[in-house]
Amino acid sequence: MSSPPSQSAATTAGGAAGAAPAPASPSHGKICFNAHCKEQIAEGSSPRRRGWRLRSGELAELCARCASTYEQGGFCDTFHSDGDGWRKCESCGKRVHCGCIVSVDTFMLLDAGGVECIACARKNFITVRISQLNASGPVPGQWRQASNMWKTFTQSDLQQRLSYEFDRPNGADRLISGPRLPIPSHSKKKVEDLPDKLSSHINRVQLNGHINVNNSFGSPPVFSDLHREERCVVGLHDPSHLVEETDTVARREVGISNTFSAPAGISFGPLSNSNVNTSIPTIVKDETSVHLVGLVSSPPSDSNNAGRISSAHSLRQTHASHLVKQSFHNAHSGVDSSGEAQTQVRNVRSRVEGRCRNQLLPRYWPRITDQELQQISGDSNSVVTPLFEKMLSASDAGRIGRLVLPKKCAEAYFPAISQPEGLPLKVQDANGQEWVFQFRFWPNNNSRMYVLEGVTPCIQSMKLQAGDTVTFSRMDPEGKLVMGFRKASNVSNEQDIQAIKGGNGYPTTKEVTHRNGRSGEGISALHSRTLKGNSGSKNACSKVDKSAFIQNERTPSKSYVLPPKRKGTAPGSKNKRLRIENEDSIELKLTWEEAQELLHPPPNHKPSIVVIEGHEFEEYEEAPVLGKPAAFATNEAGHCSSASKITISGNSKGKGESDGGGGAAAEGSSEGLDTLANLAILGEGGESLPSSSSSQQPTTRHPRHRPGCTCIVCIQPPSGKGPKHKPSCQCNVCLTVKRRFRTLMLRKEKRQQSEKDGADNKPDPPTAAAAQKAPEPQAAPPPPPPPPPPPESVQAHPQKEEEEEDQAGRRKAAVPSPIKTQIDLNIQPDREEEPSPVSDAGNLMRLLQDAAA
DNA sequence: GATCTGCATGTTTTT
DNA sequence: AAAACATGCAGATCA
Repeated sequence: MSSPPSQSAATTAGGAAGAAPAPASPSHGKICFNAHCKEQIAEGSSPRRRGWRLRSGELAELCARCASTYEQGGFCDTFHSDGDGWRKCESCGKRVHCGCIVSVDTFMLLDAGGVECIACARKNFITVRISQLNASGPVPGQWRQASNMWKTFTQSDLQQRLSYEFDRPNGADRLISGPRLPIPSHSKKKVEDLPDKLSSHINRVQLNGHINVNNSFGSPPVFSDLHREERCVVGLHDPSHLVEETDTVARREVGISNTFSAPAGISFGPLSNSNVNTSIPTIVKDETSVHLVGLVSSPPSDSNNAGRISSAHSLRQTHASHLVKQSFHNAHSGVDSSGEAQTQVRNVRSRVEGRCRNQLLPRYWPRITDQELQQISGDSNSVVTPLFEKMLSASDAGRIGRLVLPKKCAEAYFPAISQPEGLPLKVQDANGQEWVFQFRFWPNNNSRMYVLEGVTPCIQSMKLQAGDTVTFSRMDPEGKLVMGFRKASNVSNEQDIQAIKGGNGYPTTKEVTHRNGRSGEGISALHSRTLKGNSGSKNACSKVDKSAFIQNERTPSKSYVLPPKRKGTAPGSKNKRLRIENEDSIELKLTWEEAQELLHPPPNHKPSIVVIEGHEFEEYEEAPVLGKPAAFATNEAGHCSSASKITISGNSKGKGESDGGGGAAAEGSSEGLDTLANLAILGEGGESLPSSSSSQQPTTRHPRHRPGCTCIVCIQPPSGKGPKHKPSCQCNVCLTVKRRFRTLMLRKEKRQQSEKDGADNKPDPPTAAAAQKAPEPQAAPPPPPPPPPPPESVQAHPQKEEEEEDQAGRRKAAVPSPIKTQIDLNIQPDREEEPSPVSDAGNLMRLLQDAAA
């Protein structure tokens, strides 16, 4: 961060008049700051007469005469009467100057066009708003509205929203603005591209776009404070947002129809209601009520009222002015000094970006609700300012206990750290509990990666998981950092409610559900739409839908939803790794469906049928038995039976009694689920699972096989491992394989013979034949070498097993089932290494020959 | 062997 | 192309 230059920024009061200000430093005050005056101010003259706040944060120092004029509200009348920017108040007809920093808070842009003097504006709007608030208190809808509008506002207006952590001398109006908000990238345009005049006017509009709502602190701030503050930052805001492109986007989102049609620098189009109402959602509590705190423009002539209204933007401005002590002489001079303006803006930026206090990505914009704010602020008189939020990634929510902080957010809102070790950061959670995290960074690609370490306990206490959102707020005046959270499901509910209430442009849940046909997706689509609106991204829907669906799978709540994020930033969309996981989950979900057929009621229990979303599910009072129906059989050998089943219950002890699988069924639930997952994978891809040769644990490769099992599968080494069997090998495996091949070939011969007999002239359709034979290769002979084992336990009762296989094969042929074709408990783990059918036949023949020999 | 720590890497988003 | 960020990974440390 560069150190502030000694030369103060000086903001001109001659914006409309086009006169360059006196370059005198107000702090030294040798010359009246009024460009039209330039009267010498005697050193040490007391009391000092001050005017508006400059962007440097200092106050314009005026000579007595100008100061008096200024304080009486006649500054523009006196000095800018010939300048541009004069309009008439739509209500009282009073002449209002709209074109300079001095008059910046004396008027309000109207929704319908035109302007109102601040007195009328306050009368007509603010008081109504206040009365509404006071009458009803902050209801969620109101707050949300404010939030939404605020969002809109930021999208259209605020680039250089700077922090404003300045102290009011007496705390009279310790009102805070919202966070320093960035504009979405899509809305950005190089500041340098803008004419300075437009810039200043746009900024003017921005300033007036903020309307206060209320401030509960009785003691009004000294007018001059507010007044000067509101002048100090004009021109800091990146005006580019209001350039067509930006504005169009932002307005489109919220249905704003007004446009800035005014000639650059002079007059202004109406500001939308949304904009006008937009305020940073800040909550202020007093003894009796909670108030929204927004912004205000306080006219010089209305200091009392001004005192009752806070000015978020002024706060920001002040902060900015603290940060920026560059020279702003010409920023609003109206002089076409674009180059200088550029420099100024750049200076602002460079200084500000020293801590990256701007340009947060939209996905980090806090979307905190009033309830959350209330919860955070509790009963205190504190003012809670949402800073940013972040959706927890898998690694954030994981056990590693490191929460990756968005760089800009970290740099903007957390203490500056120069050492990677960082510093401990005390954070209070929504319950008032305090945590100490280590705020630090890692060097990363010539940059930094900020993390909050030690968050696991906090995350766990909040029961957060990936996809949930943590919010960071600041509680003033203590300056305490507050960490809130939002479960993903909550968001949807609230937003849906709001959407249903209407008026914010969001689709209702119903609509979305209808559109997507699935509630979970629908809600996510809601977000995706929001995101789309934000980013203009195209594919948000599908991606987010998917992840949301997955979340839905995970979460009991049907309304699981992802917080609004840009396209691809939701878990499962932004991150490919996560996405892959989620896609896996989807696959698992599918296999769960398929696995329905693998679930069987425990013996002596009848399942009850539950209908969920039109789908029938069997509900078991006891843990169901997992197994493939076709594979059920009695195990007479006492081991490794095809009838082995897996119970899902961890408590179940061989609930699948009849299988005789012994301890097989006594697997823990996790094992059962693992097995199910493995089955799913097998079923999906027909791939073999990674082999596990551990004899201590039941292998997942052969779920049906148990430790000690000596079946042909279990004694077979993992694919590619172990010695090859010679053709003359007389081991059990080889003998079994040969015997089975013999049987199979005989059966095949027999079948062919019968077919010949039955349909002599009919050529055998290859497909039909293949279909008929389809089951057999699966259960039958793998190709050598080494002869892959037949999956069944053929050692003890080979003949019987073969018959069972045969029957099973016929069943498969008769009842095509994805499960039966995809998930085969008898699947051969190394089947993927099977040679092609052609070579298969050759191998078969060779085997047969071997066997015959 | 589990966990912690610091960094590296790959992917996605932004400029 | 650069920046941001999620997460993998290897070495260190601990139980």
